[in-house]
Amino acid sequence: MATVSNGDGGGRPRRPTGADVARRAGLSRATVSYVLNDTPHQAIPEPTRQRVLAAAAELGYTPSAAGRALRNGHSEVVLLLLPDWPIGPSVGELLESLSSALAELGLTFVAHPRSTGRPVSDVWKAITPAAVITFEQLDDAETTKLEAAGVELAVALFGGRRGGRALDIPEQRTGRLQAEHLAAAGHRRLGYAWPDDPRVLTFAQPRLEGVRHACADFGLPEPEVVTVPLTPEGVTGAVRAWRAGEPAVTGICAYNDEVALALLAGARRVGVDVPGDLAVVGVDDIPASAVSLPTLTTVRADTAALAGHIAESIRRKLDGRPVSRRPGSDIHAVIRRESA
Amino acid sequence: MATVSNGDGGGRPRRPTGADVARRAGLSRATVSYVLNDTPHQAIPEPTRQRVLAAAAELGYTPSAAGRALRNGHSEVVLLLLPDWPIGPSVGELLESLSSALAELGLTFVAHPRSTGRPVSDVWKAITPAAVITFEQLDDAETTKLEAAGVELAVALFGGRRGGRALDIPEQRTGRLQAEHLAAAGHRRLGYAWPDDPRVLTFAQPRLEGVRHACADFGLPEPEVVTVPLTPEGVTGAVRAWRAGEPAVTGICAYNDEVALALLAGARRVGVDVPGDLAVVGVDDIPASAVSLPTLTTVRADTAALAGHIAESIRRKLDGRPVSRRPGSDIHAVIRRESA
DNA sequence: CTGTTAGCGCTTTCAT
DNA sequence: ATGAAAGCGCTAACAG
Repeated sequence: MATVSNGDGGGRPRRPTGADVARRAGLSRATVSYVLNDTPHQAIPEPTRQRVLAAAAELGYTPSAAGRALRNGHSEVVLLLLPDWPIGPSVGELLESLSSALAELGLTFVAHPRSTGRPVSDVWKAITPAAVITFEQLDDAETTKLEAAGVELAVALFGGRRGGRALDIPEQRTGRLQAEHLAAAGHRRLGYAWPDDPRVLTFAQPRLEGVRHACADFGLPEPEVVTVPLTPEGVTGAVRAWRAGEPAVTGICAYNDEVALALLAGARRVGVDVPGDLAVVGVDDIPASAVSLPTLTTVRADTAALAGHIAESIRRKLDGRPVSRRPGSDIHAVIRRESA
Repeated sequence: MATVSNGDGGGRPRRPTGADVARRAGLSRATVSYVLNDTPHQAIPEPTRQRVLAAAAELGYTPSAAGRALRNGHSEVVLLLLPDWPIGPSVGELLESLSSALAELGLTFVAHPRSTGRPVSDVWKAITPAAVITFEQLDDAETTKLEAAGVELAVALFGGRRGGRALDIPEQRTGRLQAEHLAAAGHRRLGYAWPDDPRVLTFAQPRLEGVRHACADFGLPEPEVVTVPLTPEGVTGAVRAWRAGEPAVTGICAYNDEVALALLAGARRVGVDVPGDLAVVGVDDIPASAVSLPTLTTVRADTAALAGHIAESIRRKLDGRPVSRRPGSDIHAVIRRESA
């Protein structure tokens, strides 16, 4: 009966498999599998359970992801497709929170930056994730291809235009909070600093919408929207445009902190005082906003809460449980600093 | 002979497998595999090759990553472990470049943000990547665990202290270029703006070292190192400290653009003119540096070249080919703007 | 040159 | 309550 030795005798010690655990516990692979997965509708007496658990622990057993993926048709990985616009600290923070939140629920989080060259579909073929997260909605065509590739679930974080496939993070709130803050401070004529990058349209649009609604609610005129190219000339031009208004714009809601900080520099270049002549509110609360001159008033999202909601939604959908659609509305808050 | 139908008859159409291709081409699975993988030392006559390729194309066959991973012991994925400090635009850019460069070589790139909660080892167990990239060197303990888990290769980008396992991106160069630029502009007394975050030590150290060496080469005294907390008080304190020197420091090499931009604000707060009284040079060339007041002179890395080098190194190591250790030295360059 | 075949580690009927 | 065994899709050693 010269069967294969366990690696102790010869080559480098193999990683223990489910079969090893079964052998050690004096049980079958099936039983081991049942125990380790808490398979529903399988009654396992406590002593047996313990035997398996002990054997697994002693051997340092960890299930093979590849084996599982092959069997189940997908891995335990959640894949986030990064947007094609340059990512900054706020996205970085979101990634970190998502990673933690999903880990909590037994899912491994990874992010993939869209690579010029290969099509995205290659990515999920190489990962076969349980779920794919995108910032913006995927084409219907791509979505079906995704499902055909074995991916159970595709979620878009923002821009829940059509169907119901988006998580619908409330971006409008940020715009509304900016405008409310300025209105409460007595500003009667607001400007919106629109980003000079078509790729972020999906975010800019709802934020501006939020500002619009808030203006309406406060009886203020429509916000003066100006596109702000991120160059010295671009920002000074924008500031001049607002100042030239009749009456002049005195409060700016910026698309995000990056734009807002640029405006701060631009204002100074043309001799406009912030917040004296012009108040500025950003979005994101990136680290730089706490050390600028003046420091930047901004709207911050509770990334951890957001990530928790996303992770939970994904878990539930994967388990076929119902999902509560919208995250709580209190995840955004104004950070009051010097600029407004 | 009522064998299983191909899905055409019943449920949703299965993804085609290698067996399907073989059947369609009237060949065996083995031959298909040989053709599709260009297996070395397997002579395949052209007509056969074409038959296989045609069948695969018609069926829209794509290999199952899970099957392959199970068989090979690892996937075709390269996993980057993100550092635990907050990531900004420069890391974002690197990710994008890496993704493209690796895709070019047939590898799928993903990044994992260290999650509080689960240990990192869970990540590569869930992915079984072909290679793992880290920013800083991994413990020897973790490296062996990695290899035990089936990962062929671990590469650290920076801080090639011990052994030889690091790619050794030349961070010293950035510091050297900063200092050279300032020295060439006539500054005789330099300061170094040290980051107030212990987690980035691995980067700050070599950069400062580069500044030191450059100072020595130019016959300048040692740079005046001041830690710069990213708060309004922190930055004003730092600026005051340099100005109080005897003789006063007139040129600052900042750890990165984030610190440099903060210093710009700090200088203005205490009435110090940049670059008149104090010149500042950053590192990274983040977008904000092009719109600050003054705009920031900084050292930029050619991320694409860097990523190309890294990708190539990984490919070679995975293939067992020799690796040229250091990237070209011309990947860093000073971007001259208003601040120095 | 091409085909047969044995697994990689896992889950899950179906029997017992 | 537990076990035997099939099979997910792929590669490579071995025959022919």
